[in-house]
Amino acid sequence: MPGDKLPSEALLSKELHVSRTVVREAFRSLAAMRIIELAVGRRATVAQIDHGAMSLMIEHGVHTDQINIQQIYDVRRTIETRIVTLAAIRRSDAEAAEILALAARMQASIADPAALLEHDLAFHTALARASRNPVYSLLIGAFQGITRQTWPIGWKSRPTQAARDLMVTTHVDISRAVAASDPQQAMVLMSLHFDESVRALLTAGLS
Amino acid sequence: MPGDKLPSEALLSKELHVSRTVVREAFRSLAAMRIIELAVGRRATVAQIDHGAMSLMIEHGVHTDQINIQQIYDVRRTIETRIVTLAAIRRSDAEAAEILALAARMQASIADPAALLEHDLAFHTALARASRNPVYSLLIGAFQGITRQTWPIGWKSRPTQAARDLMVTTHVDISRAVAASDPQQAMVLMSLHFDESVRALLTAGLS
DNA sequence: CCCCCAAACCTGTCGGACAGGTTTTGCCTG
DNA sequence: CAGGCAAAACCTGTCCGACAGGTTTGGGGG
Repeated sequence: MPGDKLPSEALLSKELHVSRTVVREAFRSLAAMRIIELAVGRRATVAQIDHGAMSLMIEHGVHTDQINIQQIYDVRRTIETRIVTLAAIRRSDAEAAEILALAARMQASIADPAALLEHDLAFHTALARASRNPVYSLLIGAFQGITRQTWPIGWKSRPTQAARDLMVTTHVDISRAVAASDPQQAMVLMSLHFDESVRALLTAGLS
Repeated sequence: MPGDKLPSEALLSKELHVSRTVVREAFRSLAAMRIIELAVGRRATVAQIDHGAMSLMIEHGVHTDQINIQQIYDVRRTIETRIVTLAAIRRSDAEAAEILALAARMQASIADPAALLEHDLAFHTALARASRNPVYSLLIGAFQGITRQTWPIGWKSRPTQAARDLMVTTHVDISRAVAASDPQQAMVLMSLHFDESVRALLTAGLS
């Protein structure tokens, strides 16, 4: 279970009849995938699932032209429409409040792209959490790294105030639908949001 | 780009003023995430995206009770309904033939669970490939490891010949809808397949 | 011009060493 | 007996040197 300790490097190397070097490299490999956690002086422990490694893998795919942004958005659209449906059904009252608050913060920081981006990411992360399926949280997290890099492109391709308002208002509407426990409405709004986002990215000329 | 060579360990350790040990462990970490590829005598190379690492992460999540099978199936259902829609639209004739053939093989090996499982996995992998979105292939691959472990449970909970026939027939029907370029029909059938699969797993008492 | 072989290069593994950091132990005090 | 404290034991991170194979390269001979 997460938190459980693994045998020390010295012990493992003796039991398996290999050098500590080999054990260390094996531990490193597991740590890279966030299956275990390493710390100085302390024994290795079983780790909680984390999107860090997955995020790097996705970024690698994009940076080496094996994946393009359109494809990422198609996947995000697919899972986020499901996430918002589940969130509208399963969200606790605290989660509803958090999601409403994050949408409000987006609206408040519409003039500050950097802050807006972070609130946007936090909004979608909160929705994923409210879906009560950790796999969705994991996947949303995995796409966060690359989203952070490409989001400004989409924002710049919404040059008019109206387009920018629409983007933020849609998030507010989604949050209200989730708070109102209206999965159908929430899903439709999320679809619209992604339709619009993909259009914006296409306008920006992203392959 | 994939295939490009990285500097040798010795060179990097000299340039970065660290020991070769440190460079090696860094390389190991990247290799664990399949970002680079290591081989004896050869220099490290940039790797192609691969689901191996992601598969291990998912399995870790399941084995440590951080993710359950229902949640995996909800995600698979969500992305596979999208995959089959895209596949029906984008599949090449060769891909259509392959998908039809794999469904036929499933039907032929209905009495051999081990073979049936492998053909089932190959079927869904082929569909993902036909969707022309490598991220879907990546995710389907990531779930393959855990599916291989839980598939027999679902199969055993379909004790009647009729239930087993239905499962295989649905795959055949899906392959025909994809071959006929009927995304709507393919999507509905895939939904039915997952409805039925989740029901089977619930019957088996999977949390 | 092509082929083959030796040299140079490179990775995988080993052993030993030591600087810090953490956990355990055992003693001492109240 | 309980609690706290300091030393000892333990552990990881990093370094160095060495060597067994595997791979690449370059030169010489045909």
